[in-house]
Amino acid sequence: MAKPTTPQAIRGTQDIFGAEAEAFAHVVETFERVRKLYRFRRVEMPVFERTEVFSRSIGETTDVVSKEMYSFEDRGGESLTLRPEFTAGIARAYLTNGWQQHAPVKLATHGPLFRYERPQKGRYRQFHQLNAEIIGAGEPQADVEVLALADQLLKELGIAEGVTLQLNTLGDAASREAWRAALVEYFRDHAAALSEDSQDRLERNPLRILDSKDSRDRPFVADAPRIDDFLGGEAQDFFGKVCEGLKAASVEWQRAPSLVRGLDYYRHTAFEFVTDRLGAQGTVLGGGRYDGLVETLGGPHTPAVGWAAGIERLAMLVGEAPLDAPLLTVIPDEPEDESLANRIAALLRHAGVSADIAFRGSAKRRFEVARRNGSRARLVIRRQKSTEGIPSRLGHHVVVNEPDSFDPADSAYRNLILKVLSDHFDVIRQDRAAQGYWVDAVLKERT
RNA sequence: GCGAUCGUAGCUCAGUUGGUUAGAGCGCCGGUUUGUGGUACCGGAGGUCGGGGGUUCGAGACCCCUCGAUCGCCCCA
Repeated sequence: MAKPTTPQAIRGTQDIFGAEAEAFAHVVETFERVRKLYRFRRVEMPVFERTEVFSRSIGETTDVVSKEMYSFEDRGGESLTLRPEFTAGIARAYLTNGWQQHAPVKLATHGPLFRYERPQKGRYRQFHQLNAEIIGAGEPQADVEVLALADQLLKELGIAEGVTLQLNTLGDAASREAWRAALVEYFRDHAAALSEDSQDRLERNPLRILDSKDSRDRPFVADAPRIDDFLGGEAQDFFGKVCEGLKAASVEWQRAPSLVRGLDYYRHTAFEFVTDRLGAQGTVLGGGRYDGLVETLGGPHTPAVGWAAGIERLAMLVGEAPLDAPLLTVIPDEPEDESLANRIAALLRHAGVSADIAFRGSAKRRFEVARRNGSRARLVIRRQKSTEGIPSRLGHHVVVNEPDSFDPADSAYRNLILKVLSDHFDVIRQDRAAQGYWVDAVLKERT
Protein backbone atom coordinates (compact mmCIF):
# COMPACT_ATOMS: atom_id res chain seq x y z
CA MET A 1 0.00 0.00 0.00
CA ALA A 2 1.23 3.44 -0.85
CA LYS A 3 2.35 5.59 2.01
CA PRO A 4 -0.30 8.18 2.67
CA THR A 5 0.75 11.71 1.86
CA THR A 6 0.65 14.44 4.48
CA PRO A 7 -1.78 17.20 3.61
CA GLN A 8 -0.28 20.66 3.54
CA ALA A 9 -1.51 23.52 5.64
CA ILE A 10 -3.56 26.11 3.79
CA ARG A 11 -1.55 28.97 2.40
CA GLY A 12 -1.47 31.91 4.75
CA THR A 13 -2.43 29.94 7.84
CA GLN A 14 -0.02 29.53 10.70
CA ASP A 15 0.70 27.00 13.39
CA ILE A 16 1.96 29.01 16.29
CA PHE A 17 4.11 27.30 18.90
CA GLY A 18 6.61 27.97 21.61
CA ALA A 19 7.76 31.47 22.37
CA GLU A 20 5.56 32.92 19.64
CA ALA A 21 2.49 31.24 21.05
CA GLU A 22 3.36 32.56 24.50
CA ALA A 23 3.74 36.06 23.12
CA PHE A 24 0.39 35.70 21.33
CA ALA A 25 -1.32 34.60 24.54
CA HIS A 26 0.35 37.41 26.45
CA VAL A 27 -1.10 39.96 24.02
CA VAL A 28 -4.59 38.53 24.40
CA GLU A 29 -4.34 38.33 28.18
CA THR A 30 -3.15 41.90 28.42
CA PHE A 31 -5.98 43.07 26.20
CA GLU A 32 -8.53 41.23 28.33
CA ARG A 33 -7.14 42.79 31.48
CA VAL A 34 -6.99 46.34 30.16
CA ARG A 35 -10.35 46.18 28.44
CA LYS A 36 -11.93 45.40 31.81
CA LEU A 37 -10.30 48.48 33.32
CA TYR A 38 -12.11 50.53 30.71
CA ARG A 39 -15.33 48.57 31.16
CA PHE A 40 -15.58 47.31 27.62
CA ARG A 41 -17.95 44.34 27.64
CA ARG A 42 -16.89 41.10 26.10
CA VAL A 43 -18.84 39.82 23.08
CA GLU A 44 -18.49 36.56 21.19
CA MET A 45 -19.33 36.69 17.52
CA PRO A 46 -19.87 34.12 14.78
CA VAL A 47 -16.90 33.50 12.53
CA PHE A 48 -19.11 33.63 9.44
CA GLU A 49 -22.06 35.70 8.31
CA ARG A 50 -24.23 36.15 5.29
CA THR A 51 -22.02 37.69 2.64
CA GLU A 52 -24.16 40.81 2.45
CA VAL A 53 -23.23 41.75 6.01
CA PHE A 54 -19.78 42.53 4.69
CA SER A 55 -20.43 43.35 1.05
CA ARG A 56 -23.04 45.98 1.80
CA SER A 57 -21.06 47.79 4.45
CA ILE A 58 -17.85 47.66 2.45
CA GLY A 59 -19.70 48.66 -0.70
CA GLU A 60 -17.88 50.18 -3.62
CA THR A 61 -14.32 49.03 -3.08
CA THR A 62 -14.90 46.18 -5.42
CA ASP A 63 -11.47 44.62 -5.07
CA VAL A 64 -12.05 43.97 -1.44
CA VAL A 65 -15.41 42.32 -1.87
CA SER A 66 -14.82 40.37 -5.03
CA LYS A 67 -11.22 39.27 -4.54
CA GLU A 68 -10.32 39.39 -0.91
CA MET A 69 -13.11 37.71 0.96
CA TYR A 70 -13.44 34.04 1.75
CA SER A 71 -16.95 33.47 0.41
CA PHE A 72 -18.73 30.22 -0.32
CA GLU A 73 -22.20 28.80 -0.73
CA ASP A 74 -23.73 26.60 1.92
CA ARG A 75 -25.95 23.66 1.05
CA GLY A 76 -28.99 25.87 0.81
CA GLY A 77 -27.31 28.05 -1.81
CA GLU A 78 -26.84 30.92 0.60
CA SER A 79 -23.66 32.95 0.13
CA LEU A 80 -21.66 33.03 3.34
CA THR A 81 -18.38 34.71 4.15
CA LEU A 82 -15.73 34.08 6.75
CA ARG A 83 -15.50 37.34 8.63
CA PRO A 84 -12.82 39.65 7.21
CA GLU A 85 -13.32 42.11 10.07
CA PHE A 86 -15.27 42.38 13.30
CA THR A 87 -17.04 45.66 12.84
CA ALA A 88 -19.69 44.69 10.31
CA GLY A 89 -20.70 41.60 12.28
CA ILE A 90 -20.90 43.57 15.49
CA ALA A 91 -23.08 46.16 13.79
CA ARG A 92 -25.33 43.37 12.53
CA ALA A 93 -25.55 41.88 16.03
CA TYR A 94 -26.28 45.29 17.47
CA LEU A 95 -29.33 45.49 15.22
CA THR A 96 -30.58 41.91 15.29
CA ASN A 97 -30.24 41.54 19.07
CA GLY A 98 -31.66 44.89 20.04
CA TRP A 99 -28.46 46.02 21.72
CA GLN A 100 -29.71 49.52 21.04
CA GLN A 101 -31.25 49.29 24.49
CA HIS A 102 -27.72 49.30 25.96
CA ALA A 103 -26.50 52.22 23.87
CA PRO A 104 -24.02 53.64 24.12
CA VAL A 105 -22.38 50.24 24.48
CA LYS A 106 -18.67 49.52 24.76
CA LEU A 107 -17.73 46.18 23.27
CA ALA A 108 -14.53 44.18 23.03
CA THR A 109 -13.70 40.91 21.33
CA HIS A 110 -10.85 39.07 19.70
CA GLY A 111 -10.37 36.09 17.44
CA PRO A 112 -9.55 34.90 13.93
CA LEU A 113 -10.38 36.79 10.75
CA PHE A 114 -9.98 35.74 7.12
CA ARG A 115 -8.86 37.58 4.05
CA TYR A 116 -7.91 36.05 0.74
CA GLU A 117 -4.58 37.76 0.30
CA ARG A 118 -1.05 36.90 -0.53
CA PRO A 119 0.80 36.31 2.71
CA GLN A 120 3.74 38.50 3.66
CA LYS A 121 5.34 39.69 6.85
CA GLY A 122 2.63 40.22 9.46
CA ARG A 123 -0.12 39.42 6.94
CA TYR A 124 -1.90 36.10 6.79
CA ARG A 125 -5.07 34.65 5.35
CA GLN A 126 -6.18 33.59 8.75
CA PHE A 127 -5.01 36.22 11.18
CA HIS A 128 -6.11 37.42 14.56
CA GLN A 129 -7.23 40.74 15.89
CA LEU A 130 -8.19 42.49 19.06
CA ASN A 131 -11.22 44.69 18.62
CA ALA A 132 -12.86 47.47 20.59
CA GLU A 133 -15.91 49.49 19.64
CA ILE A 134 -18.28 52.00 21.15
CA ILE A 135 -21.61 51.92 19.39
CA GLY A 136 -24.30 54.55 19.74
CA ALA A 137 -22.07 57.36 20.93
CA GLY A 138 -21.47 60.39 18.72
CA GLU A 139 -19.52 62.34 21.29
CA PRO A 140 -15.80 63.02 20.88
CA GLN A 141 -15.35 61.56 24.36
CA ALA A 142 -16.04 58.16 22.85
CA ASP A 143 -13.13 58.65 20.44
CA VAL A 144 -10.93 59.59 23.36
CA GLU A 145 -12.07 56.54 25.27
CA VAL A 146 -11.15 54.03 22.55
CA LEU A 147 -7.85 55.77 21.94
CA ALA A 148 -6.98 55.82 25.62
CA LEU A 149 -7.71 52.10 25.78
CA ALA A 150 -5.44 51.48 22.80
CA ASP A 151 -2.71 53.64 24.24
CA GLN A 152 -2.74 51.95 27.60
CA LEU A 153 -2.77 48.51 25.97
CA LEU A 154 0.39 49.29 24.03
CA LYS A 155 2.03 50.74 27.10
CA GLU A 156 1.21 47.70 29.19
CA LEU A 157 2.55 45.47 26.45
CA GLY A 158 5.76 47.44 26.75
CA ILE A 159 5.88 48.35 23.08
CA ALA A 160 4.75 51.97 23.20
CA GLU A 161 8.34 53.13 22.69
CA GLY A 162 8.62 52.21 19.04
CA VAL A 163 5.01 52.95 18.17
CA THR A 164 3.44 56.32 17.43
CA LEU A 165 -0.18 57.30 17.22
CA GLN A 166 -0.96 58.99 13.93
CA LEU A 167 -4.17 60.96 14.09
CA ASN A 168 -6.29 62.71 11.50
CA THR A 169 -9.79 63.88 10.99
CA LEU A 170 -11.86 63.34 7.87
CA GLY A 171 -14.47 65.82 8.99
CA ASP A 172 -18.19 65.35 8.64
CA ALA A 173 -19.89 64.28 5.42
CA ALA A 174 -19.92 67.77 3.92
CA SER A 175 -16.32 68.66 4.68
CA ARG A 176 -15.10 65.26 3.61
CA GLU A 177 -16.86 65.59 0.28
CA ALA A 178 -15.50 69.09 -0.34
CA TRP A 179 -11.98 67.90 0.46
CA ARG A 180 -12.31 64.94 -1.80
CA ALA A 181 -13.45 67.09 -4.70
CA ALA A 182 -10.52 69.43 -4.17
CA LEU A 183 -8.10 66.51 -4.12
CA VAL A 184 -9.46 65.09 -7.34
CA GLU A 185 -9.15 68.44 -9.01
CA TYR A 186 -5.62 68.96 -7.72
CA PHE A 187 -4.32 65.52 -8.68
CA ARG A 188 -6.01 65.64 -12.04
CA ASP A 189 -3.89 68.67 -12.87
CA HIS A 190 -0.78 66.60 -12.17
CA ALA A 191 -2.07 63.29 -13.41
CA ALA A 192 0.60 62.84 -16.04
CA ALA A 193 3.38 63.04 -13.48
CA LEU A 194 1.80 60.62 -11.01
CA SER A 195 2.69 56.94 -10.80
CA GLU A 196 0.60 54.53 -12.84
CA ASP A 197 -0.98 53.19 -9.68
CA SER A 198 -1.98 56.64 -8.55
CA GLN A 199 -3.40 57.58 -11.93
CA ASP A 200 -5.56 54.56 -11.52
CA ARG A 201 -6.44 55.54 -7.96
CA LEU A 202 -7.53 58.96 -9.19
CA GLU A 203 -10.61 57.29 -10.62
CA ARG A 204 -11.20 54.59 -8.06
CA ASN A 205 -10.07 55.91 -4.73
CA PRO A 206 -8.46 59.34 -4.89
CA LEU A 207 -7.89 59.68 -1.14
CA ARG A 208 -5.55 56.73 -1.31
CA ILE A 209 -3.08 58.68 -3.42
CA LEU A 210 -2.20 60.43 -0.19
CA ASP A 211 -0.52 57.35 1.25
CA SER A 212 1.11 56.17 -1.94
CA LYS A 213 4.50 54.59 -1.43
CA ASP A 214 5.76 55.71 -4.82
CA SER A 215 8.43 58.42 -4.68
CA ARG A 216 7.01 60.04 -7.82
CA ASP A 217 3.83 60.85 -5.93
CA ARG A 218 5.46 62.24 -2.80
CA PRO A 219 6.03 65.84 -3.89
CA PHE A 220 2.43 66.18 -5.03
CA VAL A 221 1.12 64.62 -1.87
CA ALA A 222 3.09 67.09 0.19
CA ASP A 223 1.41 70.04 -1.50
CA ALA A 224 -2.04 68.53 -1.78
CA PRO A 225 -5.05 70.32 -0.30
CA ARG A 226 -5.49 69.61 3.39
CA ILE A 227 -8.64 68.58 5.14
CA ASP A 228 -8.16 71.44 7.60
CA ASP A 229 -9.12 73.95 4.93
CA PHE A 230 -12.43 72.24 4.36
CA LEU A 231 -13.56 71.50 7.89
CA GLY A 232 -16.85 73.08 8.91
CA GLY A 233 -17.22 74.65 12.31
CA GLU A 234 -18.77 71.57 13.87
CA ALA A 235 -16.16 69.27 12.46
CA GLN A 236 -13.42 71.56 13.68
CA ASP A 237 -14.97 71.65 17.09
CA PHE A 238 -15.25 67.87 17.17
CA PHE A 239 -11.61 67.34 16.34
CA GLY A 240 -10.63 69.98 18.87
CA LYS A 241 -12.45 68.14 21.61
CA VAL A 242 -10.82 64.85 20.70
CA CYS A 243 -7.38 66.48 20.90
CA GLU A 244 -8.28 68.09 24.18
CA GLY A 245 -9.45 64.78 25.62
CA LEU A 246 -6.30 62.99 24.50
CA LYS A 247 -4.21 65.58 26.22
CA ALA A 248 -6.18 65.15 29.42
CA ALA A 249 -5.72 61.39 29.19
CA SER A 250 -2.01 61.98 28.45
CA VAL A 251 -2.15 60.14 25.16
CA GLU A 252 0.59 61.33 22.82
CA TRP A 253 0.00 61.58 19.11
CA GLN A 254 1.16 63.06 15.84
CA ARG A 255 -0.97 64.80 13.27
CA ALA A 256 -1.04 62.80 10.05
CA PRO A 257 -2.85 64.89 7.42
CA SER A 258 -2.44 62.15 4.82
CA LEU A 259 -4.02 59.42 6.89
CA VAL A 260 -7.30 58.39 5.28
CA ARG A 261 -9.76 55.53 5.24
CA GLY A 262 -10.76 53.65 2.13
CA LEU A 263 -14.45 53.41 2.88
CA ASP A 264 -17.08 56.09 2.61
CA TYR A 265 -18.81 55.61 5.90
CA TYR A 266 -15.86 56.92 7.91
CA ARG A 267 -16.25 60.32 9.53
CA HIS A 268 -14.14 62.51 11.74
CA THR A 269 -11.47 60.65 13.64
CA ALA A 270 -9.11 58.30 11.81
CA PHE A 271 -6.01 56.90 13.45
CA GLU A 272 -3.26 54.32 13.27
CA PHE A 273 -0.60 53.25 15.70
CA VAL A 274 2.41 52.72 13.47
CA THR A 275 5.87 51.24 13.89
CA ASP A 276 8.81 51.07 11.52
CA ARG A 277 9.94 47.77 12.95
CA LEU A 278 7.67 45.50 10.90
CA GLY A 279 8.70 46.17 7.34
CA ALA A 280 5.92 47.14 5.00
CA GLN A 281 3.18 46.19 7.42
CA GLY A 282 3.76 48.85 10.01
CA THR A 283 0.23 49.49 11.21
CA VAL A 284 -0.21 47.74 14.49
CA LEU A 285 -3.59 49.12 15.47
CA GLY A 286 -5.99 51.16 13.42
CA GLY A 287 -9.49 52.51 13.48
CA GLY A 288 -11.75 55.48 13.40
CA ARG A 289 -15.26 56.76 13.57
CA TYR A 290 -17.76 55.04 11.30
CA ASP A 291 -21.00 56.90 11.76
CA GLY A 292 -22.43 55.63 8.49
CA LEU A 293 -21.99 51.89 8.85
CA VAL A 294 -25.07 50.85 10.82
CA GLU A 295 -27.33 52.58 8.33
CA THR A 296 -25.94 50.55 5.45
CA LEU A 297 -27.21 47.48 7.28
CA GLY A 298 -30.70 48.90 7.50
CA GLY A 299 -30.44 50.33 10.98
CA PRO A 300 -31.10 53.82 12.29
CA HIS A 301 -28.37 56.43 12.14
CA THR A 302 -25.95 55.21 14.77
CA PRO A 303 -22.64 56.87 15.44
CA ALA A 304 -19.83 54.55 16.42
CA VAL A 305 -16.09 54.46 16.81
CA GLY A 306 -13.62 51.63 17.22
CA TRP A 307 -10.36 49.99 16.33
CA ALA A 308 -8.75 46.67 15.58
CA ALA A 309 -5.22 45.51 16.23
CA GLY A 310 -3.30 42.61 14.70
CA ILE A 311 -2.35 40.15 17.40
CA GLU A 312 0.47 38.64 15.33
CA ARG A 313 2.03 42.04 14.78
CA LEU A 314 1.74 42.97 18.42
CA ALA A 315 3.23 39.62 19.37
CA MET A 316 6.20 40.25 17.07
CA LEU A 317 6.86 43.54 18.82
CA VAL A 318 6.47 42.04 22.27
CA GLY A 319 9.19 39.52 21.41
CA GLU A 320 9.97 37.31 24.34
CA ALA A 321 6.93 37.04 26.55
CA PRO A 322 7.66 37.67 30.19
CA LEU A 323 8.81 34.61 32.07
CA ASP A 324 6.26 32.40 33.67
CA ALA A 325 6.21 31.60 37.32
CA PRO A 326 9.33 29.64 38.27
CA LEU A 327 9.08 26.05 37.20
CA LEU A 328 9.90 23.11 39.39
CA THR A 329 10.58 19.70 37.90
CA VAL A 330 9.83 16.62 39.96
CA ILE A 331 12.30 13.83 39.23
CA PRO A 332 11.65 10.31 40.46
CA ASP A 333 14.94 8.43 40.63
CA GLU A 334 13.40 5.00 40.14
CA PRO A 335 10.28 3.90 38.28
CA GLU A 336 8.70 2.76 41.57
CA ASP A 337 8.70 6.36 42.73
CA GLU A 338 6.74 7.66 39.78
CA SER A 339 3.36 7.60 41.45
CA LEU A 340 4.77 9.45 44.44
CA ALA A 341 6.15 11.96 41.96
CA ASN A 342 2.68 12.36 40.50
CA ARG A 343 1.24 12.87 43.94
CA ILE A 344 3.78 15.45 45.02
CA ALA A 345 3.47 17.28 41.73
CA ALA A 346 -0.31 17.42 42.15
CA LEU A 347 0.02 18.77 45.69
CA LEU A 348 2.44 21.46 44.52
CA ARG A 349 0.25 22.43 41.61
CA HIS A 350 -2.80 22.71 43.83
CA ALA A 351 -0.74 25.07 45.95
CA GLY A 352 -0.01 27.21 42.90
CA VAL A 353 3.48 25.98 42.11
CA SER A 354 4.15 25.48 38.43
CA ALA A 355 5.50 21.95 38.22
CA ASP A 356 6.58 19.47 35.57
CA ILE A 357 7.37 15.79 35.97
CA ALA A 358 10.34 14.18 34.25
CA PHE A 359 8.98 10.77 33.41
CA ARG A 360 11.04 9.32 30.62
CA GLY A 361 14.55 8.09 30.11
CA SER A 362 17.31 7.39 32.54
CA ALA A 363 17.79 9.43 35.70
CA LYS A 364 20.55 11.27 33.95
CA ARG A 365 18.28 12.00 31.07
CA ARG A 366 15.66 13.36 33.41
CA PHE A 367 18.07 15.84 34.89
CA GLU A 368 19.07 16.84 31.42
CA VAL A 369 15.46 17.50 30.49
CA ALA A 370 14.92 19.48 33.69
CA ARG A 371 17.92 21.60 32.86
CA ARG A 372 16.72 22.41 29.41
CA ASN A 373 13.09 23.11 30.12
CA GLY A 374 14.20 26.08 32.20
CA SER A 375 13.41 24.67 35.61
CA ARG A 376 14.15 26.98 38.48
CA ALA A 377 14.33 24.05 40.85
CA ARG A 378 14.39 20.28 40.80
CA LEU A 379 12.70 18.10 43.35
CA VAL A 380 14.36 14.69 43.42
CA ILE A 381 12.66 11.71 44.96
CA ARG A 382 14.74 8.72 45.87
CA ARG A 383 14.66 5.89 48.35
CA GLN A 384 16.24 6.74 51.63
CA LYS A 385 19.59 5.05 51.83
CA SER A 386 20.14 2.73 54.74
CA THR A 387 23.76 3.83 55.02
CA GLU A 388 22.53 6.85 56.84
CA GLY A 389 21.07 4.56 59.48
CA ILE A 390 17.49 4.80 58.41
CA PRO A 391 15.91 1.70 56.89
CA SER A 392 14.68 2.37 53.37
CA ARG A 393 11.09 1.46 54.17
CA LEU A 394 10.95 4.38 56.53
CA GLY A 395 10.46 6.96 53.88
CA HIS A 396 11.60 8.84 50.83
CA HIS A 397 14.44 11.21 50.57
CA VAL A 398 13.45 14.41 48.90
CA VAL A 399 15.89 16.98 47.68
CA VAL A 400 14.99 20.27 46.14
CA ASN A 401 17.88 21.99 44.55
CA GLU A 402 18.39 24.75 42.12
CA PRO A 403 20.68 24.57 39.12
CA ASP A 404 22.81 27.59 39.82
CA SER A 405 23.28 28.89 43.29
CA PHE A 406 20.99 29.33 46.19
CA ASP A 407 19.19 32.64 46.11
CA PRO A 408 17.97 33.74 49.52
CA ALA A 409 15.50 36.07 47.86
CA ASP A 410 13.49 33.05 46.83
CA SER A 411 12.92 31.84 50.36
CA ALA A 412 9.18 32.38 50.02
CA TYR A 413 9.15 29.98 47.12
CA ARG A 414 11.21 27.46 49.05
CA ASN A 415 9.07 27.81 52.13
CA LEU A 416 5.94 27.21 50.10
CA ILE A 417 7.37 23.96 48.76
CA LEU A 418 8.38 22.93 52.24
CA LYS A 419 4.96 23.75 53.62
CA VAL A 420 3.21 21.68 50.98
CA LEU A 421 5.43 18.72 51.84
CA SER A 422 5.03 19.03 55.59
CA ASP A 423 1.28 19.48 55.24
CA HIS A 424 0.96 16.03 53.72
CA PHE A 425 3.91 14.02 55.00
CA ASP A 426 5.78 13.52 58.21
CA VAL A 427 9.09 15.20 57.70
CA ILE A 428 11.39 13.17 59.88
CA ARG A 429 14.57 14.90 58.95
CA GLN A 430 14.99 18.20 57.38
CA ASP A 431 18.02 20.18 56.57
CA ARG A 432 16.97 23.55 55.30
CA ALA A 433 19.08 25.29 52.80
CA ALA A 434 22.00 22.96 53.09
CA GLN A 435 24.67 23.87 50.66
CA GLY A 436 23.29 23.84 47.17
CA TYR A 437 19.83 22.78 48.24
CA TRP A 438 16.71 24.56 49.11
CA VAL A 439 15.17 21.60 50.86
CA ASP A 440 16.76 18.34 51.89
CA ALA A 441 14.32 16.16 53.76
CA VAL A 442 13.20 12.64 54.48
CA LEU A 443 9.48 12.14 54.14
CA LYS A 444 7.39 9.44 55.71
CA GLU A 445 3.82 8.55 54.94
CA ARG A 446 1.50 10.03 57.53
CA THR A 447 -0.35 7.27 59.41
C1' G B 1 -3.26 39.29 -9.77
C1' C B 2 2.27 40.93 -10.34
C1' G B 3 7.65 40.82 -8.93
C1' A B 4 12.23 39.22 -6.39
C1' U B 5 14.71 35.53 -3.52
C1' C B 6 14.70 30.67 -1.83
C1' G B 7 13.42 24.98 -1.17
C1' U B 8 19.71 19.38 0.89
C1' A B 9 18.50 14.86 7.69
C1' G B 10 13.43 16.70 13.11
C1' C B 11 16.01 22.07 13.26
C1' U B 12 20.05 25.58 11.31
C1' C B 13 22.99 25.02 7.25
C1' A B 14 27.77 23.23 4.13
C1' G B 15 28.21 20.79 -0.42
C1' U B 16 34.25 23.71 -4.73
C1' U B 17 33.99 25.34 -12.73
C1' G B 18 28.19 19.15 -12.99
C1' G B 19 32.17 13.49 -11.49
C1' U B 20 31.85 7.62 -8.09
C1' U B 21 28.93 5.26 -1.43
C1' A B 22 25.49 13.21 0.24
C1' G B 23 28.22 16.09 5.11
C1' A B 24 28.51 19.19 9.89
C1' G B 25 26.40 21.34 14.29
C1' C B 26 22.20 20.97 17.31
C1' G B 27 18.26 17.58 18.54
C1' C B 28 16.79 12.29 19.11
C1' C B 29 18.16 6.98 20.77
C1' G B 30 21.95 3.82 23.25
C1' G B 31 26.61 3.32 26.01
C1' U B 32 31.10 4.75 28.98
C1' U B 33 32.87 8.57 32.38
C1' U B 34 31.33 12.10 36.23
C1' G B 35 30.96 13.51 43.93
C1' U B 36 23.14 14.10 44.19
C1' G B 37 24.62 14.16 38.22
C1' G B 38 24.50 21.96 33.90
C1' U B 39 30.99 17.41 32.23
C1' A B 40 33.60 14.78 28.49
C1' C B 41 33.92 10.82 25.17
C1' C B 42 32.03 6.58 22.01
C1' G B 43 28.29 4.59 19.01
C1' G B 44 23.37 4.53 16.42
C1' A B 45 18.90 5.79 13.86
C1' G B 46 17.32 9.46 10.36
C1' G B 47 17.72 12.16 3.51
C1' U B 48 13.88 9.03 -3.40
C1' C B 49 18.78 16.64 -2.14
C1' G B 50 10.15 19.86 -2.64
C1' G B 51 7.84 17.20 -7.15
C1' G B 52 7.92 16.22 -12.63
C1' G B 53 10.39 16.56 -17.24
C1' G B 54 14.92 17.83 -20.04
C1' U B 55 20.42 18.56 -21.28
C1' U B 56 24.72 15.19 -20.32
C1' C B 57 28.77 9.38 -20.35
C1' G B 58 27.36 11.50 -15.52
C1' A B 59 22.97 16.50 -12.01
C1' G B 60 21.83 18.29 -5.20
C1' A B 61 24.33 21.53 -8.67
C1' C B 62 22.50 23.60 -15.61
C1' C B 63 17.35 24.46 -18.43
C1' C B 64 11.79 24.19 -18.42
C1' C B 65 7.27 23.26 -15.77
C1' U B 66 4.95 22.65 -11.12
C1' C B 67 4.17 22.96 -5.78
C1' G B 68 5.60 25.46 -1.45
C1' A B 69 8.04 29.30 1.57
C1' U B 70 9.89 34.28 2.42
C1' C B 71 9.85 39.45 1.31
C1' G B 72 7.72 43.33 -1.58
C1' C B 73 3.78 45.60 -5.11
C1' C B 74 -1.61 46.00 -5.70
C1' C B 75 -5.30 46.12 -1.85
C1' C B 76 -5.93 47.05 3.11
C1' A B 77 -12.39 46.59 5.79
